Amino acid sequence: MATQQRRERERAQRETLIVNAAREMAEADGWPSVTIRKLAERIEYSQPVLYSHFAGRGAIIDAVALQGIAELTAVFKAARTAAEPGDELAALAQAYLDFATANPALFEAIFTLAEGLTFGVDAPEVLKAAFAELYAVFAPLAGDRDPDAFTEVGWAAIHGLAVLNRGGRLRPDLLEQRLSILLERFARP
Amino acid sequence: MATQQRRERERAQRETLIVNAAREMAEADGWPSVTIRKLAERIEYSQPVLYSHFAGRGAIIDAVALQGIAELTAVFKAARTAAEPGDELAALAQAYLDFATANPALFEAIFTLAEGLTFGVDAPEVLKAAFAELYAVFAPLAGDRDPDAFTEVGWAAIHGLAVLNRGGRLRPDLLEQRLSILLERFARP
DNA sequence: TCACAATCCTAGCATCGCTAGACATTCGAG
DNA sequence: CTCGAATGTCTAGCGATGCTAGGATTGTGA
Repeated sequence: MATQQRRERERAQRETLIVNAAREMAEADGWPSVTIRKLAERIEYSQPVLYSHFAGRGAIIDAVALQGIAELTAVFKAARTAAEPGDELAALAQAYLDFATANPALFEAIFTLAEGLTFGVDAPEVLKAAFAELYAVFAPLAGDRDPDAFTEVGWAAIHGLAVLNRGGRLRPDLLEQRLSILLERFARP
Repeated sequence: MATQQRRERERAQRETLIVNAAREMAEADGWPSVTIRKLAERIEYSQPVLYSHFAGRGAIIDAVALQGIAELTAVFKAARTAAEPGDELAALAQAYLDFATANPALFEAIFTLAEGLTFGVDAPEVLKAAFAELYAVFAPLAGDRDPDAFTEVGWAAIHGLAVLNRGGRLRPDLLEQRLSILLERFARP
């Protein structure tokens, strides 16, 4: 019947409703205040409904993280394609750091809270696409080194800056100098 | 009275007992399973005793983190002084990554769980000492760049590798190549 | 119309961090 | 030596958490 399809469509709608609500609540008041009860009240359903969509609170965070990774990938691509030739790395790094400061809760979900995401060979397509964007920027700069390893190191450098900066571990007045040093280290062979 | 001093000594002993127990439990079963109740049972006191030493669970984690930073500093110093001249960076990076994999819970406490630690100008002495160790390795390599900023970038690169590796985000078979690329990027002028 | 299936909610369990107030112990002044 | 006061510790409990069992309600298809 067509009713079946409508049901599935409504279910999918409600699922994104949950994910969006969780993300907004986290961005507003932090992840600890994203509780099942408040989330249920927000979407105007009872708590067990959430468990018919997700295995638990952790799975909801994972879903938010996955959505965030997709957005991050889009941001990467936009930065890379909009950059002047030779400035791709600068654009990528800037986009990465901006994303981290603009969406702290989302960033946290992706890199420290998500625990149900699998990596490696059988990772979801979204993850591979995100790394592919990094690869597109770093691989041309790798020279005779392994492009994958080179990408990972470059990624780690940017990510480290983002993480330490988010934790208040770095001097705010050196922000620009850090970025220029980073670029200078990885931009040329 | 001398009783007073004995009391303080016993209190200090019990405080380190708490911190050590928390750390061991976290390293054994992860931080979520370090609950006030289990911690109290472990040290054979009731729960309110813990609150006479620490403001709450978060403060206990902070104490563990602070102790971990002190250890990390010692590891840095040992690696640096034991290294052949010119190999200080390699020794530091190796020590950093080893520390992260050997003490995952401690590492987590330091860099993602601790929230009561203050940084910047009025940071505890332990934190400054830790950064000073990094500075001792990176500053000589800074050339004409700001040595502080250079140190922060180098630290971020190593830290990023540690964090992403801990989250299973990096290819295990590229571990050595990543390290050599990192060194090559920061070791020479 | 009616039996059945899918959907949803109420109510509750175990556990968490944390705290008030009672109890016990030790101290110091008279 | 005595006895109130101060200190230290514990029992019991509060509010809130993630999660789930079982009943009520709705909608479906014969």
